[in-house]
Amino acid sequence: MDNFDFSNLMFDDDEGGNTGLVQEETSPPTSIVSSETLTGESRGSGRALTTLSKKESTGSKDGETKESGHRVAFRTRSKIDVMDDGYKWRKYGKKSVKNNINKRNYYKCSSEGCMVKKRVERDGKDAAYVITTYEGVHNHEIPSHVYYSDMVSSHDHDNWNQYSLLQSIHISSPS
DNA sequence: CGAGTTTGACCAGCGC
DNA sequence: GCGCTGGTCAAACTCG
Repeated sequence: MDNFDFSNLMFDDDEGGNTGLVQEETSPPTSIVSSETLTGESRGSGRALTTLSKKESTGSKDGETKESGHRVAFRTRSKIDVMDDGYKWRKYGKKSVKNNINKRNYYKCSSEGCMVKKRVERDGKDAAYVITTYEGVHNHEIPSHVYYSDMVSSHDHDNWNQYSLLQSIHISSPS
């Protein structure tokens, strides 16, 4: 189907490479606490992943973090906007953001009680790239796990890369 | 008919 | 204090 390329990561604090993208994606790194960094296995080329534990500012209590405290962002090269990661997402908003001619889409996990959110937007500088940001941790199994496994086996390995990455995100959750 | 999408409005945070 | 921007809500709409 489509080729995915996890070529760039978001939130790399002082990596000189792709900083421009990071800046426009979210608030400056200073407001974000980088909790852990994990890298993918040997699959995929140069794939790395950074997860973040961000202190939610909604509540005035500073030590308290909401259940959706983890945020993961990455950039993929894909022809499609929304990657099927096995979860069911329900779109709840669309906005045009600054420094990006493309719209940003907002999704929520449609599973009951799961507050995970996802933002999807095209890279304003290179529309071939899709920036996906996951916020929160799933508290349930992947609804379409069987289907997805079947899909992976019947398509090329790029999709498996995607699946593997999402698994990494899932594993990285503190539960 | 129910689930999901679209889209404008509303609200809160932040910088000036 | 005001305006800008990002994020969310909710009613209307579409599709299976």
